Amino acid sequence: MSKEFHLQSVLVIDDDIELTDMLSTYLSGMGYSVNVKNDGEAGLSEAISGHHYDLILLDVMMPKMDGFDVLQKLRASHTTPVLMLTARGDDYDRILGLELGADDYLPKPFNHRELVARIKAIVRRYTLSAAGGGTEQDLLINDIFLSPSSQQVKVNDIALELTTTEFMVLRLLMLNAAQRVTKEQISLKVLGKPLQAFDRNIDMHVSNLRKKISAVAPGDKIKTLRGVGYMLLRE
Amino acid sequence: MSKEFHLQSVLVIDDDIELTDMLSTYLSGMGYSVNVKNDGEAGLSEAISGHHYDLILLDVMMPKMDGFDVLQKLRASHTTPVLMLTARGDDYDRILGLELGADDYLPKPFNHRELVARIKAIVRRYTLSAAGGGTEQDLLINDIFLSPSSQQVKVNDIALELTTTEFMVLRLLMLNAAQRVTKEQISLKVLGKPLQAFDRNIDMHVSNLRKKISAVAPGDKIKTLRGVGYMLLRE
DNA sequence: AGTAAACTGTAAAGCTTGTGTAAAGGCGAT
DNA sequence: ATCGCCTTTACACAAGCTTTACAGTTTACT
Repeated sequence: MSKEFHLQSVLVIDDDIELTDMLSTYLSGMGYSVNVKNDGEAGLSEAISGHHYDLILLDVMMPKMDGFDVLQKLRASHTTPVLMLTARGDDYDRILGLELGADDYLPKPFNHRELVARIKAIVRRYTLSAAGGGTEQDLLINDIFLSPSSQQVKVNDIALELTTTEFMVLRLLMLNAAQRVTKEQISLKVLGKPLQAFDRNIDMHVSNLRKKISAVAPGDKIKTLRGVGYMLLRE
Repeated sequence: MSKEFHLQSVLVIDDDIELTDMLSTYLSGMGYSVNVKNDGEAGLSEAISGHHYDLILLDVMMPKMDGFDVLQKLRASHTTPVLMLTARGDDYDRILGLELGADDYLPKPFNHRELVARIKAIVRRYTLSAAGGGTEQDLLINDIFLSPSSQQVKVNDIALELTTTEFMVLRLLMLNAAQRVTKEQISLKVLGKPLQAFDRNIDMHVSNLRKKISAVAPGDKIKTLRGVGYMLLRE
């Protein structure tokens, strides 16, 4: 892979005709060559036997063969980057759990800006990881120990019971310890959707996080940056 | 400089004259330059061939070409943020189904507060992704250390508690150290609105800044340029 | 000079908006 | 149906932006 990786050819596999039409128009407009298949079976065979694709957009719910099956079969022989399109964040646990080899997922409904952001992220990742990204590291910051591999968090050696979302919020804050993290960023990276006008979601998750943390350790370790977001304090 | 982005130019596409008049008046009053087109066709061509717009307010139901068509055609070449205005109910399901391309939706009738909230949300989202977020450099001028990534300011190694607005004012002054910065500039870049007659806003923020800085370091580091603005001294 | 007008500094009141949190709602998984 | 958890709603509160007021200062003009 060269220094600059340019996306040229995209395969879209989704049974929603209206959606694939729009995607096709839009991505073509951006200069990509786009091919569309409207069910899993056709998609898979196109991906495998058709010409080379730089990226595959793959719907989860489809007739004949669902997205997970397609991905699994595809991965037997191909490493093509795959961006999964899921109906809402529900499937996220499954995606996380299965670790089938999707590069990212995008909950529907989504808008073009998100789509482009995800595509770019995948491309960036590919350019960076010739040698492949390592497994996610354990983090220890300010008495908080977080282990992605076991999905576990300990504060002063006391285990916390966190939900998946809380875990991801905390991890994001820890990865950016002592740096501001906007609500927008949290929403995008954790919930997979942009922050909306009267959206209190992130506030809630942070509130719950604080409650659980302060139950076992004194002092607020998460600082509020009013009008901006949050920040994990480093002492 | 010019990392900041502020909404300046808005295109409103809606066939309801009463509404567009109201919007026009209201948004102009907020300091935006507003252009109005009363049908889809005119709107699209203005959006494409007219000058650059920072945001488009787009009605769904319109003569000649409906909002969805406009959006789809627009998206072939432009990524301008779009806020769709929909008539309650009917369109809503449709929107949720094929949500691609719009940044947000606002059901009619709506009130000013909500409109502004949504516009702000879009702008914030847009500025973040455009500015890349965390790539702003740390600054060190005249004993003042300012770090955008942690939104923190230290003077002689003593941390200051600044509000976001104060932080931005200081940052602007530091970016233009030893150069004059007019109140107009500060108001526009920091508050996102033009300076008005008898507006003492900026004076207040500067005053508060001075108070906080001089509490930990002697001497006034901000010089007043009477009738013009302020300037950060460089020694 | 002397006076008026304009501008600035700052305290304090006023008001808007963001935030914390409890509680209800929703929705898929079990 | 029940559970878990994400999401939305509601409301009180606090932060901090904005306005007001007034005193002090500089500039303009006669």
